[in-house]
Amino acid sequence: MPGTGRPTSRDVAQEAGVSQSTVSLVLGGKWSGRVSPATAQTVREAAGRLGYRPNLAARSLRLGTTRTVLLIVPTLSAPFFGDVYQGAARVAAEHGFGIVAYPWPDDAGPADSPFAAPHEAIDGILASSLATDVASAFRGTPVVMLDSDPAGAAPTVVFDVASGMRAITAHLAALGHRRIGHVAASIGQWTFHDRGAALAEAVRALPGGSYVRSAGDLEVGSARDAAGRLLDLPDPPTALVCDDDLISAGAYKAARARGLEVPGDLSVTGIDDVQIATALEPELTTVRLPAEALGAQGMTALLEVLDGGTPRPGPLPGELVVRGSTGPAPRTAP
Amino acid sequence: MPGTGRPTSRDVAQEAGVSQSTVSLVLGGKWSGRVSPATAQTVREAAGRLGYRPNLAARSLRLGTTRTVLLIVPTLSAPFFGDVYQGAARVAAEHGFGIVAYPWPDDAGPADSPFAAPHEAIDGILASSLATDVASAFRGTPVVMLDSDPAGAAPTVVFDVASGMRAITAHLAALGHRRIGHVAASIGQWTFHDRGAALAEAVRALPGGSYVRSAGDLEVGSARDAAGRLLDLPDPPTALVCDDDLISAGAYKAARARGLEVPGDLSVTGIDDVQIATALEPELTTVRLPAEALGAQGMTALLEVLDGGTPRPGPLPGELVVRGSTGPAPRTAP
DNA sequence: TCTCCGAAGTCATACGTATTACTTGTCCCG
DNA sequence: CGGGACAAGTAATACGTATGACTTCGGAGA
Repeated sequence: MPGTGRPTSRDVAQEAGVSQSTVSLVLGGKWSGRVSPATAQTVREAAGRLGYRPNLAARSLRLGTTRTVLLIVPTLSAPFFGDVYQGAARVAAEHGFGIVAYPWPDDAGPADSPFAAPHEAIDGILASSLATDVASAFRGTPVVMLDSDPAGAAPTVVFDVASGMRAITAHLAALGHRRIGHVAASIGQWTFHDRGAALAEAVRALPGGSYVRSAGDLEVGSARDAAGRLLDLPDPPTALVCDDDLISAGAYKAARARGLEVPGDLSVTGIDDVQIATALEPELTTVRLPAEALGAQGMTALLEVLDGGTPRPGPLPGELVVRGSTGPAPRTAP
Repeated sequence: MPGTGRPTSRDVAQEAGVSQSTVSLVLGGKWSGRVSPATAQTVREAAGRLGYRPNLAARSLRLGTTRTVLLIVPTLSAPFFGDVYQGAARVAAEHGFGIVAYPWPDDAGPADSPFAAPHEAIDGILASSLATDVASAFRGTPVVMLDSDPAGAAPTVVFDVASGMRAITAHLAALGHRRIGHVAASIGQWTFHDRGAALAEAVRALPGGSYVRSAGDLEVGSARDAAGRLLDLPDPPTALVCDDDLISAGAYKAARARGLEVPGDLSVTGIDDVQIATALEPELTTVRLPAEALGAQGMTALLEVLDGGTPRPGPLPGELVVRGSTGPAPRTAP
């Protein structure tokens, strides 16, 4: 049903007593030399009076561009991605771009029917943590990956998790910990795989350091069980490094269920530094991943791609935040 | 820059040896009577060969519709809204609609420039928890409000928080609690105001019931201080009802800082039942708000509005989830 | 044999915008 | 006083799609 009664640029033109082209010239901003200030003022007033807003579909059709970027996230249910969005949106706004978020769970892709999904009216994609499918499903659309395997074809912004893991290891080592357990996320994402590899390497580089590992889902109950398996070992670790703040919550539970105090009997660390880190008791020692910067860097890179460039963004360092969940290693094994 | 090389329906037509109209007729689905099965097959094959995807801008311009709905949420950093999204998306998909999420923080609106924000290419809006501004900023676009003041002009889907508060009160009363503290969110949103009013009424209806209240921001530290003010009263409450699960985390901290055990010395409840509720120790007794249903009902209502109707959705009841944070009231005041 | 009808397509057009090519009028300078 | 440069604005057009109006053609009924 075309013509919903919304005013068009032609209506504005009529109201202002000029031609449609003039309205477009005025409201377009550029072309300042081609229309007199007086006329421009008249047009702007007419537009305001009518409450004119340009039809985006028409503009997109004409320009072949939407100035909109799609941010694909695995879920909207994780606080982390709010910051990613903020960072991307900030940079985007500086360049007249907008961002819409699209949660893409692991299953169905949009490439099923010959008809497009509504989120295809975009110029580019920022894809967080979905390794390969995105690029192929949106073939032809520029993509920048966030915190994903940098070996892929698309430009990728990654966290320097390795340095974060080294920082955690150094912190724990300074407290006297040598036997360190890793509670991993069993998701097959690059970023988690990388965390595990970096931690194992850092711990083994430690004099007398030993590394044990157990994996669970990214969910409190499963994380509790995974942590419990480490604590039930004959020679249990004195510190648990968790792949994610939420996993740490599970580690706390496993510890308390066995009568262990955190951090007196067991030190625990997380990664991310989201809200839950300060909601826990004791508050969590963790590595703060700069999610806002991830979004911002990603958007910057995407703008570069849209300009025809091939950016090679550097890794973003994490920052160790020491709170109450880490303490000196106990003298005797519990 | 029009013509990015993407195939158009005209290209498909040429490839298939038919006219552009025929391509449109075939791919449109309806009009089955107007084209022979053989031709339709040819067209579909050509489209597949070329990887044709319709230009959404052109379609929107032609149809005056985008089949896309904007979901406005206060933040992407709160897990609650992920479920809202899922519910809305499920119903939307059944009707060929798509949904994009747009986090709208409290400040800047999109109505600044005469030029539209990219998220205006939509047919309707689901707005969560932003009372008035949305409707005015998007004047002319159908809006359905979620969990907001039902006194507004737009159709509104609300939670029945009153019944949830009554359930909490009954639960606490059965455990012997009479003096009940309310740790409120100081945000001026309808839903929180309503929670407070409902709780106060329920508690005062209790024989011997007394209600005290303190407010803080929706943030752990502030919530801890607010809860602390109640615990430091001469005659402190034996149970704290929190406006939100996150606030409960603050209440835990305030209690432990004063040497109080949860639930031995103090019972605590939340509202929402998000992830943090089970991450806390003890796990939180709370009222589960059906966020998925909120999104689904909202989308259903919005579809009705788009059809010219004026839906009057009923309130969605919450469900009391009893976990470990509530217990019998202590005999003597701590 | 002539007419009429349905099937199978094609033609033409409009949606609202941005921009290029053109027109008109004014002023300045030789 | 003539002409050209420039300012200020207008006319025309294309972007890609969906669809109502039209065309063509083979066959069936009179």
